[in-house]
Amino acid sequence: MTGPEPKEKAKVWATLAEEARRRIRDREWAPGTTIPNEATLAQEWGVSRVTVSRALGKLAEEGLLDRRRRAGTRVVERPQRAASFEVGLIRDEVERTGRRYGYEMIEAGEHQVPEHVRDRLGITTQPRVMRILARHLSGGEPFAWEERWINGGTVPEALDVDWRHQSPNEWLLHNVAYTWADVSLTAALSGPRSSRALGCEEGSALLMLERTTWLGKWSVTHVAYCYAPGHRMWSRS
Amino acid sequence: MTGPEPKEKAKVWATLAEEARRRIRDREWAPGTTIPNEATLAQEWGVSRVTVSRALGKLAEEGLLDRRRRAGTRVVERPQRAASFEVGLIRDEVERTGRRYGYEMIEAGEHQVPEHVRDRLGITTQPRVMRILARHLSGGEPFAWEERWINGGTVPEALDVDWRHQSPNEWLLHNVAYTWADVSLTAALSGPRSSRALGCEEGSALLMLERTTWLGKWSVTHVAYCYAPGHRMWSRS
DNA sequence: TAGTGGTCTAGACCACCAG
DNA sequence: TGGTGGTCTAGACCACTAT
Repeated sequence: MTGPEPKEKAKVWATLAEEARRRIRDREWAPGTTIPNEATLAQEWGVSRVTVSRALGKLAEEGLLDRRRRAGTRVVERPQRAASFEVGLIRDEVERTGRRYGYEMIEAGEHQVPEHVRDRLGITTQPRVMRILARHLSGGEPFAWEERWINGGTVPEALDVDWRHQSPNEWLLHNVAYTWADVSLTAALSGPRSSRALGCEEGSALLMLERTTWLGKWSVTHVAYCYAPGHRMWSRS
Repeated sequence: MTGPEPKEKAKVWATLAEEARRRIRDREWAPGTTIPNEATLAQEWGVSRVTVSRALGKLAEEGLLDRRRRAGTRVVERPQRAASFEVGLIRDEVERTGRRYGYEMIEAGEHQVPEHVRDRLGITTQPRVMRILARHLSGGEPFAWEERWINGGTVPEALDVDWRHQSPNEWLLHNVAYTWADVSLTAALSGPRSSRALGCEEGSALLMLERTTWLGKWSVTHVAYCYAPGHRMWSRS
């Protein structure tokens, strides 16, 4: 042994998937042609058909193969992989970079609900609604600006929370579990308050993530996060 | 029958996954507790253990369960699902909305490479580099602005292509297959040319997608797409 | 109609790790 | 060290669709 083994798992199907990728890359399996069927490959590789199926299924998922019953498995002519971006919690995002996470409440209180938020929350009546403005820090530097609306009709307890030391997200996670959310991403110009909070010029371009959270058919909260100028999300894998 | 059956597939494991989700939602399996092991559930549900494993594996992937050998399977206390955004081809993105896709070249030619593009392409020598400016239309309306750089050192054929009727992406897909790319997303302000192409005011906030494509260790192209103001990406699922 | 992939089962062995 | 999940095999039946 020339060195310590770095955690070898060697799932069989993953190995076979890699071998198949190589054959495609090296044109042993040319674009547009049909490759041997599962039974043949299973015999050639000395594994069961299910294992071959998993390996090829992975490549189909990646867009390298096109599999159809009866027709067999073909190498696609022009593979085009979609890029995928994942967004979790701000706190995790910061801590993953190794920096210290910080939270600062700027303002909190009941507030009139503007039109666009009303639409997002699907509000028709006049419930009491909490608005929290805050910012998130990364290693002491401004990282993101948060404008949060919480529907008091769905979560009345939220109207009496002290938001100075606890971010809305963490409170909601602890108190309103098993929700679902729709999330969207867009670009916005910084306004007077967000630019002050982020320490940038007014009129800067900001990446803005919006999330509306639902508990059954009742809206819980709508939040807009504006990342500091220059923030970049990278595609995974 | 009261109506036509709408394509029922009913994979067993998917059905079981749904049942498990229900039990978690309804607190039959309470947060933080350990659920019955695979063998038990297999017997209860009258299926094989592998099928149970697939179903629970899916929920673990979704972040609802935490599975560990010997320790068993636990319901996580505070599930937090990451949002995921997928980006494919502009053309597909437009056509999926049912609108007609259009492409217009604005300018194409060899061009001096600015610093930030040079970095992205990992260029150290002085290869000939093609720049193409173009816009993409959706139902006749401006949809996205494209600034494309193609590394003539890697793809010399690209220096002699007529880009008026063929978008760089489609040409590259046909001529340089089996590449990989890194993709990022950020916000940018519209400049004089992009605002003219998109029909918006200068200084608008634009969602910008950048992609650098590699063939082995050689960079092929770098492209920045700026979507028209107000463009919004939605999380899938 | 026949050949292909898609899924399920029963059984087995192994890797992990709480006890 | 034993119980748990993770993976593989062999065999089976089914769904789809090219011919």
